[in-house]
Amino acid sequence: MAKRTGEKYDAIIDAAVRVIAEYGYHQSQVSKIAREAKVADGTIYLYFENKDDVLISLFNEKMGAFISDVETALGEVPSAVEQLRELIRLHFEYLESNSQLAIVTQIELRQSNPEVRKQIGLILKKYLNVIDQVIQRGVEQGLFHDDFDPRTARRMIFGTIDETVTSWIMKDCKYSLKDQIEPITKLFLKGIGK
Amino acid sequence: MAKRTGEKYDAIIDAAVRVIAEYGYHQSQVSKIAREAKVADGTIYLYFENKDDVLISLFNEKMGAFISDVETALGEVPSAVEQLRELIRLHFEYLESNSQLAIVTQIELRQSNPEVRKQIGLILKKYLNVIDQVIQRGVEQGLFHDDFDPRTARRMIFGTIDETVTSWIMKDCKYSLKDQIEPITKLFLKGIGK
Amino acid sequence: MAKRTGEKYDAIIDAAVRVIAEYGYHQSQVSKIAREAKVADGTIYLYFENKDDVLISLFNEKMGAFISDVETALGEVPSAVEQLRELIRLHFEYLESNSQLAIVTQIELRQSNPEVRKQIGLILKKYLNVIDQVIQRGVEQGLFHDDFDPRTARRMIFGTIDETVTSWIMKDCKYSLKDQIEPITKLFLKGIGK
Amino acid sequence: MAKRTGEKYDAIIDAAVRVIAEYGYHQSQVSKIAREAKVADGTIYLYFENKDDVLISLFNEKMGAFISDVETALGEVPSAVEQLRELIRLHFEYLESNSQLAIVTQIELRQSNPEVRKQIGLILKKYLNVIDQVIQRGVEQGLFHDDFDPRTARRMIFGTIDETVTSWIMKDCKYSLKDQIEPITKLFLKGIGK
DNA sequence: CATGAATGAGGCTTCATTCAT
DNA sequence: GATGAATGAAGCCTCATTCAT
Repeated sequence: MAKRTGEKYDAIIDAAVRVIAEYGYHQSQVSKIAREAKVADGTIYLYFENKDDVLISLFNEKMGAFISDVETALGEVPSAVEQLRELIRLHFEYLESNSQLAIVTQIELRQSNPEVRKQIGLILKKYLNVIDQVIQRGVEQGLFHDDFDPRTARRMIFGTIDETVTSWIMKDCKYSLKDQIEPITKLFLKGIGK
Repeated sequence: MAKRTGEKYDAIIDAAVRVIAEYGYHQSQVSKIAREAKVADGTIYLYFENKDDVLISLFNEKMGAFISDVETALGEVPSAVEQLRELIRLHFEYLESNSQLAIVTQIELRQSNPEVRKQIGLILKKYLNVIDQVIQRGVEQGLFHDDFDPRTARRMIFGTIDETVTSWIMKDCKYSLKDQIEPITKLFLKGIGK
Repeated sequence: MAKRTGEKYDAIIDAAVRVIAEYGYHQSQVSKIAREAKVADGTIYLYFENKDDVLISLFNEKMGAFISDVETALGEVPSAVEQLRELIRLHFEYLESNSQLAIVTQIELRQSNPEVRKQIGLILKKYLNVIDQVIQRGVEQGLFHDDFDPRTARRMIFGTIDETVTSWIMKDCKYSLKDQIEPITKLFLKGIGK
Repeated sequence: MAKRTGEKYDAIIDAAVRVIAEYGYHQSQVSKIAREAKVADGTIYLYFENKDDVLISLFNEKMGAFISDVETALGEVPSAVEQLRELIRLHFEYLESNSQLAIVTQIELRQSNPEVRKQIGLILKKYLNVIDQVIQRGVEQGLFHDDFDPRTARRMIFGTIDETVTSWIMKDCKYSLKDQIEPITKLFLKGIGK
C-alpha cells in the first residue's frame, strides 16, 4: 500500500520535522504536516500507513541514516579512544547542524504513543550496539580498563550524551555542542576523581 | 479553589501513580484515577486545578520529598566521594523500592504535555543543584579534578543515573539496581580509560 | 459502560428513528441524532457503545417488544388460522401506526453495515420462530395441509408480509395496510389456484 | 462521456460482481474493482458516469437480460399455471447458476445508496409486470380464482421468491434452489389451508 | 484511449471539565 | 464537602473522482 519512497515521501518527513519542531508533538496534526509539505491530507496516506508511520519513518530515516554513517565512520578509525571521540563528535555535529531534528527526536517524539516509542527504541538499539563495540574494542586494545561491566559504561556514555543534548535544547541551543566533545571524552576516559 | 491537602489529596496522587504505572500515561483518564482513588470525578477538582496539576503535584510530592531527603542525608556525609556514592545509592534505593513510581516518573510522565514537563524540569533543578554541590565540594576537597566544567560532570552524573534507571525499567526491573551503585561510582571517579 | 436504560436512552432511540426516517440512513450522523434528542454528542456514548449499538438497540427495542407482543397475543388465540390472521394484523397495525419506524426497519436499516444487519437478523429469527409455531400448530390442528415443508411456508408468509410493507412504504403509505389483512390471509390459506 | 459498451465495459461489470460478492458492498472500492478488471481506476470513468452507474449498469445488464429471457420463455408457455412454475424455475435456475450474482443482487446491492436502489426498483418493475401478466392470464384462463387483488398476489409471489433466494444465500447456498420450485408453486396454487 | 497519483471533504468518538443536586 | 451525568471540541483517515501525461 504505502509507497515509502519518492519526492513527496521525503517532503512529508521533512515537513513533519519542521512542524513538530515549531508547534510541538501535540499540536502537529496530519493536516498541518500536509499543508507544510504542500500536499493534500490524503496524499500522506499514499506514502505512509498512518500518522504513527510518519513519525517512525521520520526517526528511521533521519537517525537510521545517522547511525549507519557513524558505523561507517568508526570503521575508519583504529583506536577505540579516537572512536569514542569521533562518536561524540558525530552525534553532536549531526544534531547541532539539524537543531530542528534534535528538538523532534530528543524532546517531542518522546511524548508520542507507545507504538511509536517502541519502534524508536528498536532503532536506537543499533546505536547502543555501536557504543558497545567501541567499548569492547577499547578493552581489547588495552586502552580501557577491563574491570567494568560494558553495559554500565554504555549507559554512562549514552545517558551522558543524551542528557547533554537535551540540556542544550532546553537552553535554546544557545551554546555550541562541539565545545563539549573534548570535555566529555576526557571525563569518560579519566573520570572525575583524582 | 484547589485544596492541596487532606486524606483525599494523597489518595488521588497515590491512585494516579498506580493507574499510570499499570495503564500508561495515555490510558490514564481522570475518571480512571478517580475510580482507583474511590472518589467521584468531580472530587479531583476540589483538590487539584486540573489534570496537569495532579501530575505535577504527583512529581512534586514524590520526588520533592526524595530530593529533600537526599539533601539532608548528604549533609551528614563529609567526603564528596562518599556523597556521590550516597547520592547514587539513595536514588537507586528509592526507585527500586517504589518501582511503580519509577515507571511513572521515568517513562510515563515524559509523554505528558509541555506544561507538565516544564514544571517537572523546575522540580528536577533542585536535584541538579544537589549534584552540583557534591561536585563543587569534591573539587574543593581536592578529591576531584579541577579541570572539568562542573556542568558537564553534572550532566554525566544525572544522565547516567537516569539512563540506568530507564534501562532497568525497560528490562522489567528484573535485576537489582543496588548492584549498580559501586560500578557506576567507580566509573565516575576513574573513567573508562587506562 | 453503556447504561442502556433511562429517559435519555429512549429519547436517543426515538430521535434516531425520526432522523433516519426523515434523512435516510446515510445522512443520519451521530451529531444529527444527538441534536434531535436534545443531548450532546458525547451523551450518546454514555448510553450506547457506538453508533452501531444505537441502531441495533433501536431495532431490538422496537421490534423486540413487538415480537414479544405478538407471542403473547397469539397465546390467547387457539386456532392456527386465527393466529395467522392475528399475526398479520398485528404486524400491519404496528407498522401502520409507526410509519416512521416502518421506514427505518424496512428500508433504511437494510443499508447498514454487516455488523448491524447481522444483529438485526438474530432478532428477526425470533419472529420467524413465531411463524413456525403457527404453522406447526395449524398442521397439528388439522387446519393446514401436512404435505408442505414448514420452512417453505414460513418463507412465503414472511416474504409476503415483508414485501407488502415495503411496497406500501414505497407508495408513501398512501393506502391502508389493514385492508391487506384479509386478502393476504385468504391467499395464504386458499392459494391462487382453483 | 461514458461509453457503455466494449470489452472493458463488460470486464468492469463482471469484476464488480466478483469483488462485491467476495468482499461485500462496503468493502468494494472503485480501485478494487478496477484492479480486478485489470484496468486503471480512471478507466472506469471512461465507461461509466460514476460508481453508482457501475452498480446500476450491473443490475441492468444482468437482471435486465434475465427479465427479457423470462418474458420470452413465458411467451412459449400457454397455461398460466405452467407459466408460474416456469417463472419460478427460471428465477431459481438463473441465480443458482450465478450464485455470485445472487449474492450481489439479493444482499449487497440492497445496502447501496438511495439513487442506486431507486434505479434497481425501476428495473425490477418490469419483472413485477411479468408476474402481473401471468396472474391476469391465470384469471382469464379460469385457472386462478378471480376474487383476489392481483397486486396482492403479485407481492406474495415476488416476496416469497425473494425471501426464498435470500434464505438460500444466507445458508451459504448449501441446498439446491431447484427443489423449491414445486413446493412453492403448489403453495401458491393451493395455499396452506385445508 | 488509458493511466494512476493526487485530491480534500466529512464523521465517529474520546475525555477533561462543569455544575445541579 | 461530594457526586457523577452531561457537555462539546477536535482530529485521523477513507475513497470517489479528476486530470496531466
